[in-house]
Amino acid sequence: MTTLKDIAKHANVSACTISRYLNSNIVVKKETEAKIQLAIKELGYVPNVVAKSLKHMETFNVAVIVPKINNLYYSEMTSGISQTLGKHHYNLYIYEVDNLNLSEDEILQLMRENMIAGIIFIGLFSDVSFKESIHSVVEWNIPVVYANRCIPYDGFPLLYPDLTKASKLGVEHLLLKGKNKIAFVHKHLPDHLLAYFLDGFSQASNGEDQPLIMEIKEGMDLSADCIPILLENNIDAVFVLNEMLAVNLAKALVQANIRIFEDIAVLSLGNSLISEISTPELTSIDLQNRELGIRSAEIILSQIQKQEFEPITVLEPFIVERKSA
Amino acid sequence: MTTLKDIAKHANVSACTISRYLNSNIVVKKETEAKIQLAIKELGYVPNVVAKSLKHMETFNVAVIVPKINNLYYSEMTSGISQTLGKHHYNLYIYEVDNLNLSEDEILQLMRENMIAGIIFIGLFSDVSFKESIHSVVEWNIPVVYANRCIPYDGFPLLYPDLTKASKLGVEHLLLKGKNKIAFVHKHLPDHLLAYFLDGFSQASNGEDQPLIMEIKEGMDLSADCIPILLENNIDAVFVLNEMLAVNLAKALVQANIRIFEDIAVLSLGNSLISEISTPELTSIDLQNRELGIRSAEIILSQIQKQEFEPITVLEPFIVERKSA
DNA sequence: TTGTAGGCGTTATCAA
DNA sequence: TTGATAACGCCTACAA
Repeated sequence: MTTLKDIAKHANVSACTISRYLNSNIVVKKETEAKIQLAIKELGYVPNVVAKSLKHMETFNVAVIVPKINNLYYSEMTSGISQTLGKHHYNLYIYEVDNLNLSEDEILQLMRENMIAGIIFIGLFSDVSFKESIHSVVEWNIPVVYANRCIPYDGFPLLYPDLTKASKLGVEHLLLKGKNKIAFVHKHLPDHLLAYFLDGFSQASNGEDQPLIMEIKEGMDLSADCIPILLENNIDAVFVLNEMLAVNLAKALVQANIRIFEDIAVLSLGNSLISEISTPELTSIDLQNRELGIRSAEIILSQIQKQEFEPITVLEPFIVERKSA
Repeated sequence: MTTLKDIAKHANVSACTISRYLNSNIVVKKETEAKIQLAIKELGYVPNVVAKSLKHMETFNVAVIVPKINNLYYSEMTSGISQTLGKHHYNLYIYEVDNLNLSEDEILQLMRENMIAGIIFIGLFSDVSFKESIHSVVEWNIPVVYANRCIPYDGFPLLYPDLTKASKLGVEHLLLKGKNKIAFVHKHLPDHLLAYFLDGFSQASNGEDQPLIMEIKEGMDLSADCIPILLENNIDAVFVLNEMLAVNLAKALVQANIRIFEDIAVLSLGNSLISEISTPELTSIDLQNRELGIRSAEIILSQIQKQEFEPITVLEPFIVERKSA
């Protein structure tokens, strides 16, 4: 391995001259420059970022803490983060919580040990992990961003899609299509989040009606346990608050010989490849996952570079009309 | 920030005693131990991995170089890598090539600058990037693994699925279902890879017949340009060598009122969520992406730890029978 | 069982 | 314009 000292000796200049030449715009003599460049080329010098990090007491590493990466929902955000970090020459660490079997505290310790420049927590809306220890991170002055949490502002920047708007958009669309008996179908959605959707519903329907709320619990079968209830209640549109669930429900409806759209419209919250692949193609509310990632990275960078940043970023969802609603 | 020196002073012991206590199993006096532990707790000491890395001239960071992460094909592998690295307390860097706009050389320079412990290249089968500079990595003695390349062995460990076997499995399955006029449909698959599939075909069919080879080129429309050819040739089964293409072709067939399975069976190479979601659910050849990731990580770790490792790992595909074939 | 001193590769400070 | 020196936090001979 070639060090600064090596090329210094080889070029007959001091190490610090070379360091200055490489890292600042302080001018050196033409002659010196030539000698240095020659030495770098001949010995194949590559600077050592680890030594720099130690000297400067900072790294260019940002960590993303994510439940799992093999999920389009998260990988789309992560890709957005990667894109932005890459542009600014930051490196991206990935820590998959579901995979790692590390406690909250252990992960945070890891962050400190490695002098992580900033941490982006990506979570499910309903996820409440990293709620306690997060404050100790703030104490350590490690920049932190919470992506995809609809929790009350708590001292660190948050980014999330506007769920009320998403709901309003969706319900308006369904009403426009002549659907009046709407059911919200969800899975483990806590009440405080459900409230956003109900709010959106009443905004769209002028508070005239109430949707049917249907929670799919562990072990429930869509065909046997869910569809009959939809029929009993004369539901003509389901707004499914989870894309995968929407796909499965659409499948179950088709199997039960219920015409999607004509009999029951299906609207998906979340718009990835799988909505497009599903048959019929699902009309979906796009929550802008990639954009969420991009913005999260921008905010973590602003924090790292001690610049101003928005404490709360709310992304505007939009609707993508396909066949199912 | 609390350093070793700080707690040394606070505990009235030397820094090196503490270092030994923390990092080796050399025993210290009970009394000293107590003093040290107290100091660590009181001052909230966290070791500095960057300093360690500089001292030892090695990191615990492994980099995955991947075309894009927001793709189930790659993210499944990456998740497998993450799982294995996590178990061994290695960190995972992700570099998305499609996103980064970095040349091959620049990425490799980045690896050296950051003292990366090992590099896993994940690629498309057909990808030939990182073919030239890779040799300079080997010169630098950075452990390297190539995942998912079917190229002749070239001095660094390779992992890939057995494509011939995949093809044989698939064709055997189709023959068993009474399908005799088989077409291979692919997209940009180079000849040397196509050869594996043809080999598998002749193994399965005892060389009696030849499949129709159909390449989907940029801008081609499946319904207009592809299906008519299938019909003209009385094709009764398509083996699609790309999962996404399989999904789209299945869709186009349904739209053309061709019964999938009865009229034309569709078999997908690659088995992710999207085969399952597709209607009808696609029978698929699973290439074991997660396992590929796990094994890749194991091999990179073996290399890093100077242990023995397999130069070539070939994974056995298996078939997942669903509705389409 | 514990402490001292030097160095990993880089850079900031100060002096020349 | 350049060079000597010390320091970032940690670890390892070597000495005590």
